Amino acid sequence: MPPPAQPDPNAAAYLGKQQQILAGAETLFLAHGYEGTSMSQVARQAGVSKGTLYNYFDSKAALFSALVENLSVAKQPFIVSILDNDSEDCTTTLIKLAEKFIRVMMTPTALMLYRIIVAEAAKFPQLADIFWQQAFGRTLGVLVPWIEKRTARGELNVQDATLAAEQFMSLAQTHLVNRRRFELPVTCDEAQIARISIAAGTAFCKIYAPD
Amino acid sequence: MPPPAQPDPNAAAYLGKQQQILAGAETLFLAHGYEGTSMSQVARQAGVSKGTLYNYFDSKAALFSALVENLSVAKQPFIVSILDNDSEDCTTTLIKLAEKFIRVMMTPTALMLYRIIVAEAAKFPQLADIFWQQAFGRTLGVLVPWIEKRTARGELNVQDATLAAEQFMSLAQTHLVNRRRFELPVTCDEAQIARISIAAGTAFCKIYAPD
Amino acid sequence: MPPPAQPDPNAAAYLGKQQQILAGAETLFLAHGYEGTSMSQVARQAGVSKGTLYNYFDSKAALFSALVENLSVAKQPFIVSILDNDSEDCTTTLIKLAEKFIRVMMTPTALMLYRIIVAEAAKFPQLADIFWQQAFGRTLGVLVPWIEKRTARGELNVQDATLAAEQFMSLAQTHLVNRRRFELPVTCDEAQIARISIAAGTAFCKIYAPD
Amino acid sequence: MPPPAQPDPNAAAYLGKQQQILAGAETLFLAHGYEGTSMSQVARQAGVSKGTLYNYFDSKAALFSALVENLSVAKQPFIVSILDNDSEDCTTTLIKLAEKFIRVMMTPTALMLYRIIVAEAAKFPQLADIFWQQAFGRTLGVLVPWIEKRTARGELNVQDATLAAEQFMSLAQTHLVNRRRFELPVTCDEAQIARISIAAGTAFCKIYAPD
DNA sequence: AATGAATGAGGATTCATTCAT
DNA sequence: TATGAATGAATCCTCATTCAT
Repeated sequence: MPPPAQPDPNAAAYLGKQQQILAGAETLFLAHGYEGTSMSQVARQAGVSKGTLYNYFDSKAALFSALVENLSVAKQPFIVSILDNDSEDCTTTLIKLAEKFIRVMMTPTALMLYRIIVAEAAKFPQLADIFWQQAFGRTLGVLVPWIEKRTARGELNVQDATLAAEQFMSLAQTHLVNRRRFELPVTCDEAQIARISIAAGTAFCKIYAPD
Repeated sequence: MPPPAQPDPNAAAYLGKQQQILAGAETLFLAHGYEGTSMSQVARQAGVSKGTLYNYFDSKAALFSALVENLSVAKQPFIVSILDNDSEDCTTTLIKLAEKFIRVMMTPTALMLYRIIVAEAAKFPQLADIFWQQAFGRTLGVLVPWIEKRTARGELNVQDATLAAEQFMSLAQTHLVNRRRFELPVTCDEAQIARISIAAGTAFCKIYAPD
Repeated sequence: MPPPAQPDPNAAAYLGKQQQILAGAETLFLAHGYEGTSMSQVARQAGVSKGTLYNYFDSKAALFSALVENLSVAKQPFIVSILDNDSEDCTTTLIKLAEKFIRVMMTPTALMLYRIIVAEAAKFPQLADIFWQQAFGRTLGVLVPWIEKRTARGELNVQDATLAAEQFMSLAQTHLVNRRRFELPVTCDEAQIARISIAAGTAFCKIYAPD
Repeated sequence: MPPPAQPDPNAAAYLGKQQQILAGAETLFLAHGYEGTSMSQVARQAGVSKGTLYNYFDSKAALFSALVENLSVAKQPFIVSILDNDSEDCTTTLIKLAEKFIRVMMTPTALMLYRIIVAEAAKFPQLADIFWQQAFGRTLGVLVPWIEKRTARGELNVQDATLAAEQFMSLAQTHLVNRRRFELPVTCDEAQIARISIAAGTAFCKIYAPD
């Protein structure tokens, strides 16, 4: 008697359907949150049966976790390149970085992920971890070395680069990002983004200006 | 003709039971969120029948709204007094303010309210408004005039006091508050609070130092 | 020790409040039916407390019964007079009677009573009896003797006056009344009423014309 | 790409269960009316779970509507054949028709449908329509042409065949049908049915006898 | 006599999950 | 492997009735 079917008779098809389900789940979870989305809806949106859903994901919680990992890892755009220009002055670079950071955080996907994950943080602790790593940790990962480099070059005077980097990200969330998370009405045009970005970049450079 | 019956022959008892229900609701909503809490659980926790619940609150949403208003308005401690000391230098005052602000935001109640309201912002827009007003708006309301006064006295150099005040609150949320909202592990002792407070207070004063 | 309070310390007030309750109940039961009306609504509409309701009526069923008796007995307009004119020819009198009968049956009150009582006939058998007596029995009570009189005068040739009277009422319900009970759309102007009335009156006289 | 899954891999089983549910619903709705029947009771009576009920019917109203359509369309026996005998004289044919009509209308199903639909006419206008069509419209549909044919043959003298047909049906409901709808006690044996039928048939022929 | 807060069983409906086909 | 019908507990909410005040 042959052994039971190999784990993935045709891995491509298997992963394809998995992606198909995740795509359906994304639409719905981002639109209606975790509790507001039913597995039936996901099945319909993904064009598969409810039974198939459970062949690919053990439970609603597992599907949601997989989705969040997927979104966090795959969809977060890269910020790195902005910090690569070594000849640009600190203020200019940080203003550009703040602007990029704000734009990413104001993305509907990022806002909804933030809301859902904060809401379900107690229920899905590892998700909070993943999201944090991808959303903030990645930026920190490039910003901290950059700060250290500029400090070494005498352009900044930073003792605790990690704390400084976190302060910068806090400043960048001022007004726009913080309020949008609550769906509070806020005028959010180019001028506003520029205003907050400039305020964050110049503020940071003043805080950590060399004597 | 006699006047119609008083609306509440024994208002004390009525309000008492209302508080009793709100107390039960607080426990559960803060622990399990809006969707995660059922009216049956609230009834049991509050020691009343389900019918009584609906005599006092028209619906689950109404009960939740009342609870959030209650918590937002009643429980948020006052911060005002810190800013009253006119002879203290800016940095010292702002460090004290940051410390107080952090402590309030780290309160279990404040953290859970933040999570739940961010999660349900789309469903209860007016609650997001109320919470924001009470949690941040109130602080802004005293901080902005204080900044203007210190600017007038030449101790600060602030053009846009509101933006500056929002930046200060952003700085105060650095690391501790931001991470705790995701239930991320973070060492949160007196030393840490002091460190973040000092960083926020001194940063602000450097940003807005008179020339 | 004195005996307990007399049954009606001030009968006028007692009956007044009873009428007040019945008035409120009428509005609601006619508008929403038996199951669709709650005692709370009745209390509110009548301007009394729920407790008072139960002081005057033992139960919802008892209140409904009292209301139907009240409406059936009190509100059904009198038809008698039309049949008093002995010098008028049969056809003319019956056309007038049919017209009056149709108008009464098309009354919102009569239509709703019909619907509700037919609906609840199994639950409230005595109500069906009362309503029938008042709505149809009363008309029968004057129509049968009239038919007998006209037969005696040789103007009609009726063997079974009761059957004949019931046939006349059936004819009068043709089209308009029968359809309105189902809320079916039907043009119901003066011309239509006249048309059905004339058809019923002339038909009857043809059926029972003396040889 | 394979065609999508068939809508009902085993339609027989699907329709079978639907019928099973409708059968249970019929028992209960006819016995207790719309408001008096709960979905739990229907589920128990039909031997399925409450969830299954909602897999087959979107709501209680939808189930009720489906049931009424089902009963109206499927169960109403055909009357047509009686009118096919062209050599029979009018009176005899109409007496037979009246008898058949009375028997159908006195069916427990027809009586209960009448009661429930009259009761819920405002809530389910389209049901009233369907029931009326099936119960009365169908008879009208064959009776009107028959009357016109007999008029053409000189056996009747009818101007408005539709009005005449409706009058005939009204006459046939005299006494027995009208009273049974109110569950009023009425002796309803063969003799009674014959008596009313004969009265209706002969009456009609007298009304519309050719000069 | 009048109030209206309290009750708790019962209403319709949803949903994550299972399993026979 | 894929299906989708079946489940039944849990959801929010309503209501006739009672009873302490």
